[in-house]
Amino acid sequence: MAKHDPNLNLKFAALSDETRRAVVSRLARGPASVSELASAHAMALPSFMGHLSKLEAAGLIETTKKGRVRYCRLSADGIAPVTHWLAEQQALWTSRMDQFDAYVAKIVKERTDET
Amino acid sequence: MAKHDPNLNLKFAALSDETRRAVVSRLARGPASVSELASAHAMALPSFMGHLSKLEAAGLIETTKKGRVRYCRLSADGIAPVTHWLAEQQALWTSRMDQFDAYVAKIVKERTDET
DNA sequence: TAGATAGTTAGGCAAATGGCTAAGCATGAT
DNA sequence: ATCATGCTTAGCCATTTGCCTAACTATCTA
Repeated sequence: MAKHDPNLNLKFAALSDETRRAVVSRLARGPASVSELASAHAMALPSFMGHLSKLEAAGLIETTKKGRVRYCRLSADGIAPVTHWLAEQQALWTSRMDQFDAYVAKIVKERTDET
Repeated sequence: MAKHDPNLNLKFAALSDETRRAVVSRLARGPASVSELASAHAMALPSFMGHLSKLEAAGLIETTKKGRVRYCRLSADGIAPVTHWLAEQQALWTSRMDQFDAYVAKIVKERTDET
């Protein structure tokens, strides 16, 4: 993955709203139709549809139309780049703490050998 | 953690920009001064400072002033709520896949017993 | 065919965002 | 005291965001 993946912008931005995160959580439990998803949110349908559009543009969900009903489901691996990026930072951070721990252990040993 | 944590909005929003993610990655390797951080980004200093403000408001970094230099470092556990929320969704999704796997295994067994 | 349901499109509004320049303040160096 | 460095504040601009209502289209039901 490129160091600066513009899609990461979209994914984090898509998740920066509690309504959209609620949709992701709901879909983590299984697919649902737009009406079903919308019924849990007190907002106008076009506004809610706007949220779904952002999630889809970010690659986090997929939608399909069957007759007059649009079904939504999480995209397989849609969230993976987000999780990967966070794991990278965690690894960098942990590596630093490991170095710090090693440094402290070294200092302690030096003090112990002095006595 | 509340189901809808407004701070999660701020954290995801703070990470929805590649400049701010670059800052987080840099700080994962150790603290740095504002000038040091800014030197890696082609933008006016006040604009860059705006990014640091958003990261700080989101609780992802902490800054301290020593003389005329402002130092930045990652907040311990600042990113934890983001990681936790993602882990929750992963668990929900995985739980669904487990149910699906169990269902498939049951179907396969039924077909096998028929022969 | 008419009515109901599910979603889509268009336009609007206030607030937020991400950048800029200019000017200024605080601190350190000479 | 003056100059340099590091940051801070203020105001501006274009774009995006998150919501709204109104009107419309597509599909299903009776």
